[in-house]
Amino acid sequence: MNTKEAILKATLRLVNEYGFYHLNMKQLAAEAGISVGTIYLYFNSKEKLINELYKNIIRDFNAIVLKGYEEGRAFKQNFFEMMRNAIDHYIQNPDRFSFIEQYTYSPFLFKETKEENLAILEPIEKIIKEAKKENQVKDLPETLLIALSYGPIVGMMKLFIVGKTDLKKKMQKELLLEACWQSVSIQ
Amino acid sequence: MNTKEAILKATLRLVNEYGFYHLNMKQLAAEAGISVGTIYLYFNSKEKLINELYKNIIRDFNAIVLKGYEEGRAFKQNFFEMMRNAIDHYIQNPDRFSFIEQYTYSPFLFKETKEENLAILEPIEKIIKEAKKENQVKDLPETLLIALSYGPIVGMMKLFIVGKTDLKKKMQKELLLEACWQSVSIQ
Amino acid sequence: MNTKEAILKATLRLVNEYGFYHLNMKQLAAEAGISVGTIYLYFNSKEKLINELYKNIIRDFNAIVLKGYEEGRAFKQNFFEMMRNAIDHYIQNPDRFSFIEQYTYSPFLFKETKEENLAILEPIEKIIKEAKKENQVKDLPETLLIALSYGPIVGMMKLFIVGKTDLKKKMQKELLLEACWQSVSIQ
Amino acid sequence: MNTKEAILKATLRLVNEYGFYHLNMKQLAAEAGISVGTIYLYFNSKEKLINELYKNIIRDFNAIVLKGYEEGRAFKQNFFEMMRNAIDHYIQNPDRFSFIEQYTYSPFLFKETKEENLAILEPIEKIIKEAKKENQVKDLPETLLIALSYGPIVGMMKLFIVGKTDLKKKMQKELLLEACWQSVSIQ
DNA sequence: AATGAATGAGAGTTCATTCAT
DNA sequence: GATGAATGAACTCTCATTCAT
Repeated sequence: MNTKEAILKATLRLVNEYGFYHLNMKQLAAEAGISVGTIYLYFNSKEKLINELYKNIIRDFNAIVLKGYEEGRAFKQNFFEMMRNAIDHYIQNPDRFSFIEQYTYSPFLFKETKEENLAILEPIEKIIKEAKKENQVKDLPETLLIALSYGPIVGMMKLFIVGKTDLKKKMQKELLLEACWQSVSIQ
Repeated sequence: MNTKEAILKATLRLVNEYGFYHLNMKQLAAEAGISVGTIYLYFNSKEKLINELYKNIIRDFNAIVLKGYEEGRAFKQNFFEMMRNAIDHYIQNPDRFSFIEQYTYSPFLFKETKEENLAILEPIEKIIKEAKKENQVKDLPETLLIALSYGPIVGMMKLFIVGKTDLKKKMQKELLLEACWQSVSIQ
Repeated sequence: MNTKEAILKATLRLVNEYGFYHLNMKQLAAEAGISVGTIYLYFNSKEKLINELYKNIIRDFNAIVLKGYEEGRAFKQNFFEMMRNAIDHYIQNPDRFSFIEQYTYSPFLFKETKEENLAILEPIEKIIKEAKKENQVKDLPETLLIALSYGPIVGMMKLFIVGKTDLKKKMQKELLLEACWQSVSIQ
Repeated sequence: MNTKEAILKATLRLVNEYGFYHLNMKQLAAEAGISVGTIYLYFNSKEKLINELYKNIIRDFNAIVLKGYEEGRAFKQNFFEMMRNAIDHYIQNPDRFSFIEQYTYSPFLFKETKEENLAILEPIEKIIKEAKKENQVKDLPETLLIALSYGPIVGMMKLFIVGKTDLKKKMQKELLLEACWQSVSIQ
C-alpha cells in the first residue's frame, strides 16, 4: 500500500473511532505510521484530506452499486442486485457507512463538496426514475420512493453498527431487501 | 427566555449552521447575547453543554411522540398519531433533526451519553413490541420493523432539509405515513 | 504601560536584537511578560503587529521632525531644527532607526505598507521643495538634494550604532548638521 | 554557469523579490533549476549559503571599486574613479545593492560575519585616510567624511530602486559624484 | 450573576535538513 | 553528483477555560 492510501485509511479509522471533532494530524500521522510533514506532501490541508476521502468513498460506493445494474434488465432484478451490493459493501465496510453519515451531517466542514452530498443517492434515483416511467413502481413521489428504498437500509445499518442486529446473517439481509422491495413495487 | 435557554438555543442554531467542528464559545456567547464567562455559570464545559442540549432534544421529542399514544387504543391509530407527531415536530424544528443526526455520528463527543443514542427509537420500539405480541404487524424481526417505520422518515427529512421535497404539504406527509404503515402492517 | 504598548516595545527590542528573521511569538510573549494568546488579542497576526509598529515609528518620527518646522521661518533655521530633531530622536532611539532600516529592506514582509516606505522622507522633501521654489538651495535635482541632506545622517547613524563614532557628542552632531547644510545650500 | 553559481544567483534574486524572511530552500531549488538536496552538496546550511553570497558580493564590489584606484594618482581622480565604479556597479546590479542593505540590517542572521559588515566601506576609508594625511580633504572626523562620501550614494540608490530617480542618466550620476566630492574636498 | 482580558496547551502547518536511491 | 520523499522540530495561531473585577 502506498503512502497516500495509508493516510486515507488511517483517516477513515480515526474519524470513526474518535470523530471529526477529535481527529488531529499528529495522531493521524502515528496511525498511518508516518510523520506529520508527510501528510502534507499528499494533501494540502486537513480539510482537503477529509474531502478527498469522502469523494473516494462515494465514488467507490456508487461504482459498486452500479455493478448491480444492467441496461434492459427487469427493474426488480436491478433493484435487488444494486441494493444487495450496497448492503454488502456497507456490512463489509461499516466504517465507510459511518464516515458518510458523519460527513453528511457536518455542515461547513466541506464547503466545496456541498453539492456532492447527495451523490450517494444517484444510482437509486436513476433506477427509480426509469421504473416510474414504465409504471413498475407505486404511484408515489420520486423522493418518497427513494426514501422507502434507502431509508430502511440506513436504519438497519445504524442498528447493526451498535450491535442491535446482525445483518451479516443472510436471512436478515434478504428480509431487509424484500421489505424495501415491497415498499416500492406494485403489489 | 432565561439565560440558560438562550445558551441552548444559540448552541442549536450555531451547530446547525457551522457544525460541531466549528462551534466555539466566543461565537456562541455572541449569538446568545452574553459573555463567554456566563456560559460557564450554567454549564461546566463545552461537552457538558452539548450533551445537555442533546438530552433535552431527545426528551422533548419523545414526550411529543408519546402524546400520540393511548393505552388500549388500536395499534394503527397509535402508530399514525405518534409518527405524525414525530414528523410534525421535525418539520417545525428541522434544526433539532439535524442536531440529532450530527450528534449520533460524532463518536466520542459524548462519551457519557453513548447509551442514550438510541433513546430516540424507544417510543416506536415500544409500540412495535406491543403490536408484535398481538400479531398486528408483519412477522419480521423487531429491528427491521423499526427500520421500516422510522428509516423512510429520516430519509424524507434529509431530502426536505436540502430542499428536494416539501414535507410541509399535507399530502406529502400523509403519503409518507401511509407508506410506512404499509411496510409494517399485515395487509 | 498598557499591554499593547508592552507588546510593541518588546517587538522593537527583539527585532533589533535578533532580526525579523528570528523573531518568534513565544519569545516575544516572554519578553513582553505576557502569554502568546494575549498578543493576538491586540494584533491579528505577526505581520499586522510588525506593520503597526512600523507605522507608529514613522508617525512619531515625522511628528518630531516637523516640530522643528515653522511656517514662514528662514529655510536655514527650519533645516537645522528639523535635522537636529531627527538626529536627536535617532540617537536616543537607535532601535527605532535600526527597525526602520530593517523594515525598508525586507521586501514583501509588508505588502500593505509598501507605499509608506518613503514616508520617512516626507518632511525633508517638503522643505527642500519650498526652498527650491525660492532658490535657496543649489540648482540640483530634488532627489539629489534629499539624498545629500539625509544620506550622511543615515551613514553616520550606521557608524554610531556599530560604535565607530560618538554622535552623542555635541560637536560631532553639529559638524554633521553643518556639513549637510553646506551640501545643499547656496554658498 | 556551474551549479554553485546558479544557486547563488537564484538566492540573490529570491532574497530581493521576497526577502530573507520568505526565502525557502524548495523555492530556491526550483529557481536554480535543481533539487533541494543538491543545494546541500554545495552549502552546509541556509545560513552558510547566505553568508557566502554576502562575502562574494562584498568581495566583488570592493575589487571593482579598487580598480578605480591608482597609487600615487591625485586624490580627486581616485575619488571620482572609485565612486563612479561603485555607482555603476550598483546601477547595473541593483539586486546586489538591495541584498547588502538587507543583510546589514538583519542582526544575527550572520553571526559569523558581523565583523565584515563594514568591509563595504574599506576602499573609501582607505583613500579618505590617505587624503586626510595630505590635507586634501576638509578638516572633519574621518567617519563624517566617509558618511558624506558614501551616504548620498546610498540615498540616491534607494530612490533609484523605487523609481524616484533615474541614475542611469549620465547627468544624474555626474551631479551626484560632483556633489559628494564638494562635500569632502577643500574648496 | 455577569464580565471579558488573560491564559497556555494544543491545534494545523511549514520548512531546513537528511539519506536511500 | 543529483534527487526528492520523508522527517519532526518549531512555527503561527486558536480557543476552552479561568478569575479578578
